Amino acid sequence: MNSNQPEKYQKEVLKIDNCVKLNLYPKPPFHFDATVYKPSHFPSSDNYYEKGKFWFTTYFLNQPLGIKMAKYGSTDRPIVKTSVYSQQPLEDKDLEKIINEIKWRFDMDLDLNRFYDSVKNDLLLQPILKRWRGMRVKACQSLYEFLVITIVLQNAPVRRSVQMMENLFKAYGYRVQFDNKILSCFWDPESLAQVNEDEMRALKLGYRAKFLSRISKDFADKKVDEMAMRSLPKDLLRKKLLQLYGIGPASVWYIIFEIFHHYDALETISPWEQKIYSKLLFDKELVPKEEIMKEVAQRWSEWRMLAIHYIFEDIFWKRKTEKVEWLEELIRL
DNA sequence: CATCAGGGCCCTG
DNA sequence: CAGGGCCCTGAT
Repeated sequence: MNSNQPEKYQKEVLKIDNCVKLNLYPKPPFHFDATVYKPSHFPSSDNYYEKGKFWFTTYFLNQPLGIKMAKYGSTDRPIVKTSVYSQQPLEDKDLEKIINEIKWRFDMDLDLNRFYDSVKNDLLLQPILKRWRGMRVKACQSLYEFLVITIVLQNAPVRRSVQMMENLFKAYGYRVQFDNKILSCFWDPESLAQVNEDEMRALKLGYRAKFLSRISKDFADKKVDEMAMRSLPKDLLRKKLLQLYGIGPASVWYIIFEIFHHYDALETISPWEQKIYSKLLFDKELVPKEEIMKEVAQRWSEWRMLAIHYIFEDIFWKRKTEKVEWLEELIRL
């Protein structure tokens, strides 16, 4: 593999032409668009969405992969036409791992009816659930890739996070072409572990360079086992994630929810989120964090974060088609 | 021109 | 457990 390392981004575009096509059958109901695309997330060149279609890349099994997913069938009889692109032909066992990984990352096996049953009398949620019935949490990135994202999010306005992310892709990522799309793809942790911090700082990452460096080293040294972490109970998982240098209380809950699918993962509310929740849940300017926490725990218990996810994405979808004045003021671009 | 907060975290006392 | 320092940017 190493002798055959693909060329990096700045040198040339890497064509990954080997393609395997197959159908995936998520547990219904499955809302394709609202699952694959999250309007609240900042845009990033490793994925591309258009109605009914989604392209993304990920560094998985020691290689850059390109995945295309297309909606087929309906919410109640969902079929996802999936194409897996790689540089070399995939062995059966690797293909199987990739398929299982895609199912996991888009949470295709979750039985949403358990959630819907438990909130069927909730008046606030009902119209939202109706609009987005079948939506799941998704992460098209691996744990390592998502850690990078949470780090560039820290203490920065959205615009700057985007800039940092794209600078990283340019310097260290791949540029891959598949299905007539050219997208960025994350690097492997080993390669970033060897980059010195000052070089990274030149990409305007500031003090975050140190975080990325330390975390990449941990992954290069196989100190983090994402697969094993998937079966850990939430408190143990939290403890392990907090041991990562640069990952603190604000980042950890995003990771536990989006990467590890704990649907009750809500322990920290940042000031800008507090304002949004206050408006959406209470129709007030500012409600104390403890009060918000208490209310959602009471109301949605083990589904509280998934419920909030529905409410949150709903307003960001709305923002795409009409102006939501109060929201614009809260999300600093 | 300077100052400052921003979608946090680490480290120190 | 509180508070200073940290990278960079654009707003004031």
